Amino acid sequence: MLDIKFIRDNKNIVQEGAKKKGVDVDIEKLIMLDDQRLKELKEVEDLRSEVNRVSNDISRDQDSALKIQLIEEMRTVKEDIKEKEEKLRKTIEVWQKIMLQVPNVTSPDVPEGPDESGNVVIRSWGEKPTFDFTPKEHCEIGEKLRMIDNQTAAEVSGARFTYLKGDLVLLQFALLNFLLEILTNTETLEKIAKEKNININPKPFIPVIPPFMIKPNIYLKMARLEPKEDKYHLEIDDMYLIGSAEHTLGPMHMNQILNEKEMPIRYVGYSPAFRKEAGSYGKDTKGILRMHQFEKLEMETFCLPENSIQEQEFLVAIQEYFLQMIKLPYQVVLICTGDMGKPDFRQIDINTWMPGQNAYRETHTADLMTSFQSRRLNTRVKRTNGKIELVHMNDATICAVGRTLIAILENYQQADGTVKIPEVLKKYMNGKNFIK
RNA sequence: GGAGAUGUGGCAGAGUGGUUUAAUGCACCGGUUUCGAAAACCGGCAUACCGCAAGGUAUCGGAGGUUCAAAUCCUCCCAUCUCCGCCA
Repeated sequence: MLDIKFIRDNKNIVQEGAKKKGVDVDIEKLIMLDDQRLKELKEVEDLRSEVNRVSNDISRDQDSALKIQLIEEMRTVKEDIKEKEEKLRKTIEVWQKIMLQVPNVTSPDVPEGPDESGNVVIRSWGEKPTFDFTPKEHCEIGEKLRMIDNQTAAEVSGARFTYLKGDLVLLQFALLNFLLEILTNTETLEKIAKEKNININPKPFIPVIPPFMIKPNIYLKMARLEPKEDKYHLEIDDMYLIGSAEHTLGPMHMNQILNEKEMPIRYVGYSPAFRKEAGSYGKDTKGILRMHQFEKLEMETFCLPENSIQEQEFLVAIQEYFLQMIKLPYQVVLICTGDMGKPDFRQIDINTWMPGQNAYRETHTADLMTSFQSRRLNTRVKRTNGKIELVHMNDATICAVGRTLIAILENYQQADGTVKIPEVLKKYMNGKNFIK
């Protein structure tokens, strides 16, 4: 949610920004509604003020006849208040609905575009591997190795579920161990920042296993409840299954005032992500690219407003460091206005090369939300000068495990159907060289 | 799931219907003093919204209600603690 004052002061920027993101919202109408809200608020407050003042008089007054008269008068004023409050409540209801629709403004360097066709590749890394045979898709490799079983999962749970087995499971935990080591090591993080020339406090990440379910009102504050069609909802308990660890990591400091000295605060959360994938029927049906349930390691950070851009650069640098360490070719993509999320100020994705698909596919995303989420979550920081302001929040994938496994399977596949294990992961897999 | 207790500013902790505009202490900020610091003393110090300002409104876990007036009384909900039950 944006600040209504900011919207009032920058109505053209906000209106333009919404249009660029393809969000249909009438800012002029919102401001007119806000005028009405303020007018009605003033009326209610003036009446309340009168009641407060007279009530004070009543308590001091010794004359009981006058007392009775004043009490009688206040009774009618109270009815007036009730009526005006109801009017105000209705106005606020409409006002809030529109407020929730207003998207975050975007960083000046974000390209303008209608959809993913407007995204811009800002850099690439790594050589695509060459094969002296036709590279297979991950599902074929996985099925042959008896490590990916969608067939049985379909019977047990339906389409877009899988049984992951054997060395692929070990590989999953190898990735997690490898990454947790990086993210909790100050020296490694300092090195990553230095290499990319990012001036930032290399404070380590705190590992978290967050709740996998969330209440609707908290989901709303995270600006992630919509689209509801993509969420699993437990009706009886009115709870949602999270679509990302971000959803329950973000509210960890809800209604708190943090201290400037403890900033930045960085978490790395491990959780499954549950997605209905509504609207993607028939898309990516093979293998484990698009699942109803997949595990993910997610970075969520809280920082001072003036540091949030560098913080996002830092998170992307960590993502790149990871892909370089396991030697997977990738592209860094600046997401355009039409393809980015409503809460985003800037979104950077990383697409990793997948030879079996003959394409770069999305494996990472880094979202800078500025204060869009913290305003509703009420997560603030007390500056050393005593001032209190909203924190900025960043969220970024460090490893969507399923898709990373795909990339490893397809990039490291051998002619005989076995898969080489990336050098840095061997020590987490009993020193093995191959998956077979 | 059952029983009991508790929930007040950054923290601790008074406050059971009307001078409470939420006492007091700690922490924090500014000042006096000092070569400098500590101590002492003086002052400041919750948040949001409205207002050019003076000032006003709201907030004592949350949502409703009673009353001219609610931190205080009533209802429901939530969280924490203790005990019991169930359970990995």
